[in-house]
Amino acid sequence: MSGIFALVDCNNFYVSCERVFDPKLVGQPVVVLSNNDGCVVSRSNEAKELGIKMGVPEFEIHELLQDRGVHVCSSNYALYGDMSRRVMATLSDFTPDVEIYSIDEAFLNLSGFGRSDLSGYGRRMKATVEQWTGIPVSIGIARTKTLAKLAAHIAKGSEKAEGVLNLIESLYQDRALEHTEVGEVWGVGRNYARLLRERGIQNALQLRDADDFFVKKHMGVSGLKMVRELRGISCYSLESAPPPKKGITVSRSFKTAIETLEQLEEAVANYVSVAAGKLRKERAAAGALTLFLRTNRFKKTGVYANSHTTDLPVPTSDTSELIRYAHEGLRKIYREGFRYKKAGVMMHDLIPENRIQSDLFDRVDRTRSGKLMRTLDDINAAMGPGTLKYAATGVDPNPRWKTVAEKRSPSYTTNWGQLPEVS
DNA sequence: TCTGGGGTCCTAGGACCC
DNA sequence: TCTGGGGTCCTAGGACCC
Repeated sequence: MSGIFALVDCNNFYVSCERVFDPKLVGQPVVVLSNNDGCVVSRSNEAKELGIKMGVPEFEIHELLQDRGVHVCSSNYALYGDMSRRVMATLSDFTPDVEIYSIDEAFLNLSGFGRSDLSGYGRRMKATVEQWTGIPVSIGIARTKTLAKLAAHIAKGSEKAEGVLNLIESLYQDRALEHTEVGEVWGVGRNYARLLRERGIQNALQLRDADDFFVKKHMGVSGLKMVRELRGISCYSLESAPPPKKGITVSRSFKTAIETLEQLEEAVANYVSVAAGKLRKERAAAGALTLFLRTNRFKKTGVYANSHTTDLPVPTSDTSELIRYAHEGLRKIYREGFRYKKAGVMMHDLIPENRIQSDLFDRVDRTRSGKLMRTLDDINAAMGPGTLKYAATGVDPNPRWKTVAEKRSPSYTTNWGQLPEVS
């Protein structure tokens, strides 16, 4: 008995979240920008029709945005995270077998539902999610994850599908593959798409029927799995419990370059605080820490990029200890006279916190530090992030390194002080 | 002038060992 | 002049994803 997968994909997710709380945006061209209002990361259909591409820098289309009256939002990740939880919770009411694949996508295992009326079931899910959360979704149903992805992609673009496409036992399956450009297939990025087109493989049907030896040679075992999935042979199962993280990174670009060690130290202390909090949420400790910084990656002159990795004597998730190591690393690679545009910190060699083994010469009181971190996390969870923080993270409410979001929507769902007012 | 952030997996090649 | 053959581990880089 082979499985049945559904992929539920939120349409234009960030834009759709903004529209839930500002219905004036419905039917209008809308874009959401990345940190520092840098690049387009989400577009409404109307914005796509204006030719606005994913990932373009805002400054390149500034005039177009103004001339065409495009509504521009800074990104509001607290809002999107909260909306995502609501969508996922709604899906969980339909089946317990949910894999949260990303902030705006989930795979569902529908194997237990027979084959009777999967499309109808999909349409009910779609209607319920929209009714309960306000977020429009597209749903693809198929024998493998890769085919479900492909089906959802077609469902999104087709009027006739009305947002749900079931490819199981579908006479339409070959035509669906034929009408899907090879670059749209899950696992085919820019480089593979170019290579495949050069070899005359233009669409998903041709890729499905490609020679195994050729695929293995140029795209490795993942390529082979992908092709088998297109053939209806499932190679990827549903992962309902997320596997433990292997690394945690926190990094930011600065809107305007910063030059002094002091400012970098402050920025880095903030990134470490966030990363350490994520570590503790994972119930993990880091065995190594990498600090990195760089100048503007789009400039040819005044270039400097470097990183420094510290192997920690004892794995830890203690904020102040990690800040110390990060600052040591920073001082080792900092060079005066450069205009820094980005810095960040990576935690790796993660282990579960209950498997920490302290060494003979460890001078840190780990029981005490663990208690302190729990207290800090509890207070910040109750009173809001940043209520309690380390002096090294700075006191200036608007430091040079802080990300800019000129057009941020209020935190409607997560901040009591910013609930929408009824007038 | 202005260009995001955070992940995973696979592979090739070098170091090292017996 | 001749100069083994595997195996494992690690790392860097490339590909992909959202």
